[in-house]
Order: sequence, then structure tokens, then C-alpha cells
Amino acid sequence: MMPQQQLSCRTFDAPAVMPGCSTCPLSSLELCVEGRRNRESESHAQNVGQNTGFALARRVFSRQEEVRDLVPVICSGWAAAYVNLPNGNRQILSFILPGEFLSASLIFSGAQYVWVEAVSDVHYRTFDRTDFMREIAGRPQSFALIAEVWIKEKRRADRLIVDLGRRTAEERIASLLIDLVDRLRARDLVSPDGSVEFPLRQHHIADATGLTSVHVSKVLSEFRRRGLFELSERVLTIKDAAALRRSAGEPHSR
Amino acid sequence: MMPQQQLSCRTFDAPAVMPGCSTCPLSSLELCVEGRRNRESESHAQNVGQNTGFALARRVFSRQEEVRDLVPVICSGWAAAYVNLPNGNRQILSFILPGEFLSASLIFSGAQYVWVEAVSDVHYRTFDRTDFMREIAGRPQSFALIAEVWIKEKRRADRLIVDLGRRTAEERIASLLIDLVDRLRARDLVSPDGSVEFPLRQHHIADATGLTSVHVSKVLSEFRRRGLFELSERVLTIKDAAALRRSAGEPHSR
DNA sequence: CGCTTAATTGAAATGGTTCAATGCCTGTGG
DNA sequence: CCACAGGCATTGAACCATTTCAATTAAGCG
Repeated sequence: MMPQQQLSCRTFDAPAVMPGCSTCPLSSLELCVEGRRNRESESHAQNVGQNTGFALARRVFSRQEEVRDLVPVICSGWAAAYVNLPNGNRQILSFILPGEFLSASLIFSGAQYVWVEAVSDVHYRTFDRTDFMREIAGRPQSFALIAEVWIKEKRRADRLIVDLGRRTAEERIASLLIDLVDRLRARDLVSPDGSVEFPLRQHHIADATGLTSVHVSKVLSEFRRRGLFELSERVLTIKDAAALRRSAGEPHSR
Repeated sequence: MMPQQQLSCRTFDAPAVMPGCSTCPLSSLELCVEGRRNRESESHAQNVGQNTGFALARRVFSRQEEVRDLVPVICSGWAAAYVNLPNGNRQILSFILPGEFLSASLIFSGAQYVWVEAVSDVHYRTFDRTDFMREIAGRPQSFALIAEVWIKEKRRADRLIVDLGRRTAEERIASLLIDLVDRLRARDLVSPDGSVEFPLRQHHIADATGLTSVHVSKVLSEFRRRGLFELSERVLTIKDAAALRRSAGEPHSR
């Protein structure tokens, strides 16, 4: 228990409760030592080996050998899961926000085919897979929660397939922004005036939407010109949500 | 138990053992009344409500209300899971071959956002979700098998994302053909001379690869001209597997 | 046998890429 | 405090992979 591999970079004294905790499955399952909702309640956290980690922005922080036996969850910051192509291109499969598993597949298997890069500085937490499995196997309602997480991830992947296969650059970019803002809102990370910390570079958006960063720049400029949002200094402020949603095309099975 | 909803179309006297049985998870879990490997062995099949169904080619055969409580598995024939877009386009998310769940998500939830169409005539089988869950929840090794199915499905979705986001028409089409043939080979559906029943129309390939059927026609002609395969009369014969694999680009995380 | 669906082919149009040049900002080192 | 390098964003022009449009033939199907 408590396998203390250091995933990468330096350690860090992380504050106990992090932005991701409010929506983190590990927290609601009372399996996280730090993020427990109710510190008085009976907790299973001490039965699950766990550890914290930290990665600087732009660093790759999940490697084959490191996730072999560990299930990582993001506590704060953004990450991106991607694959590299022989020609030097890459495709981002998903952005990972605070309170999310690096990948739901890693809950059940250490086999990994994606790279994960920290977009901003990232605090994460790793759980011993065997311990974790044992804890949820016993409790059906825990299992239902994990199934839900998994289904959501699959649904998001399917939505991306539709975007990449059948929708224009404008629609893809608008969808991505809407999806991210919606998820951030669920985590209470949108401030009352509608602005959000938005660490993505244009090349991230390009890699996620299957476009070039040159074209992303052009589309974003056009969106700004139309007054849909403001985006500068790593802060995004939606100005005309309805128009943005229109640009994303009809909601195709949200 | 045994909820006897008729999913659609007419009933049919299906032969007990079908092409999909050899690789069907329900069969290896001994949960299928018909497809059991070992008829003498102790089986849990009578604990799980189940029924057969049949759908004619080109029919939609999975609707919201119908999968609410049922987990469908294809026994013979091909199906396609897709979503419709407001502009009349559609995107096929996956082809479903004999021995596969309609969608792994349906194992855990009846909420559905895709349509499923029979590509060729399809025999399928439905299992009561509650019964099914109860049976696998108790047995960890069953659960591992289901997790594996789920991970495979997700991995295939991720591969499609990469194809649609970053690869050319040729690469997408070649990848699709290779993937299908590989899966068919695993089911022993490739005859010794290398030919397979291949019920897809060009518009299926187009809808799956995010292209137009016009362009699919051009690429397929070019492939044929180069002698990579023959394809006519719903039969595909790979002639130059190595060259086809080259056209698909490097294997990006198979 | 006629009617609809599927496949083929060519020509024109286009959404997005590629290439290239410029400016900006940030961090770094002298 | 300035010079310089590297990453990031912007803009315009040329290019190209794929779409769109259109016309023709071939293939199922009742």
C-alpha cells in the first residue's frame, strides 16, 4: 500500500482542498485522504494507497511505467491527453479539468496509448489501482458512479468524432469553448462576471479540433470581431453565449 | 424475468449457434441460453432474461424506449451506430460486428444518444440489464471481461478521432478496411483465400470516415487500380496487405 | 419492365493548409 | 538596463485536398 512513485517534476506542498475536489469522484466516494467532504464521516480513504504529484505547465507527466499501477486524478490545473503522429502532428483527445480522471480506462487497466501534458501547472493525485478496485467492487453505488464517469467520457469522445468528421472549423471551435465553459461552470470556476481562467494556447485548440493554429487564429479573430467573447491574457469572457451556441451548430445530443 | 419486447421487424427462427458466438462475451460468460460453449457446464444463463431479435438490412432497430432496460448484442450481420446532424449529414461512430455489444455504454445505462441501423440482415439478442448486472457484479473475472470490452471500444473511438482529425482520405479508408478485416479475422469470417463478406456501401464508408461518397469512390478506385484489393458484389479480397497497411500510415497505437 | 438506389467520372468551387513575413511578449544573461 | 532568443499570435497570398454539382451508367427490386 502507498506506492510512493514520484511521477515527475518536483513535489509541492499542495493545499488540502483543491478546485477539483468539489466534483471529484474520489472525494464523493470518501476514498481521498485530502478531499473528503465530511471529515467526521466514516471513510475508506486509509484503505487506498495514494499520493500527490505536481507537474509544471507544458511538461509531459504520464508515462507508460508510471501509470502501470496507479490511477491519477487532476486536483488543480488543466491537462491534455493526446497522441503523436509519425508526421509530427498530434491530436488532442481530451482536455482534463480539475476533478477528472486522467482517463477512465486507467481505472481498470494500466495499458496506455496516450500521452498527457500539463497545460497549466497541475496538481494531481494518484491512487493505487488494486486498492481502488477493491474498494469500489464491494459497493454497487460506487460502481454506478464510476460507470457514469466512464459513460460521460465516451460520450464526449463520440461528440468529438462528430465534430471532426462533419463540422466546420467555426463549429468545432465554438463547441469546444462551450463544452469547456460548461464544465468549468459545474466546478464553480467561472467568476460572476462570466470570465474564466483559460490556459489553452491556440495550438492546443488547433490540436484538439484537427485544425492548424493559423486557421484557429483566423476563426478566433472573427469570433472576437463579432463580439462573441473576449480572450486575452489567459482569460476568457463569454459576451454573447446565445450567438456562440448558434455558431456551434445545433446541440447534437448533449 | 424474460421481458419479451419485440425490438422490431419480424421474428425469425435463428440457428442456435451464430457467427458471433465464438467471440461473444455473453457466450464466454455462460450467460447466453443459445451460445453457451459448453452445454454440460454449470451455466447462469437461466438467471438472465433474454430474447432474440431480427432486423432487415437498412432498418433502424434500436430506439430509446427499446434499449431502456435491455442490453443488445449482435449475433450475425453488421450494424452501424451513428448520429444525425441538423444539415442532413450523419456520422457513423462505429460498425458493430457479430459478437459485439451494440454499445458498451448500454451495459450500464439505458440513456442513448445514437441510432443503430442494420447494414446487412442482423440477428441480435437482448439481455435484461438488471439481471445481467447482477450476474457480473458478483464475479470479478466477468467484470474484468466487460471492462476489457469497454476499453477496446473507447480505444477504437480514440483512433477514429485521430483519423478524422489528422489523417488524409486515403489513410482513413485504408485504416477502416484494415480494422474491419482484422476484427473479422478474429471471428473466423475470413475465408482461406482472403475474401470476406463485406456488406458496406460506399456511403457507409463515407459516413464513417467523414468524407463524401463521391470521394470514397475515387479513393477506392485508386486503391483497386494499385492492386491493393478487390471489392465487388459485397465481397472484399485483400491482395496486398502490406501496401494497404502502408497507405493507412504508420500504425498509430494499435 | 420501370423505378429507385448505388457507383462512377469530370469540372468547378471552396474551406482550410502551407508558406512566409512581422510584431509582440517573456524570460535570460551580460 | 538593454540585447537577444524563443514561443506565440497575426495577416496575406498561393495552393491543394476534398466537396459540390451534374451527368451517366449499372445494379437491385417489386
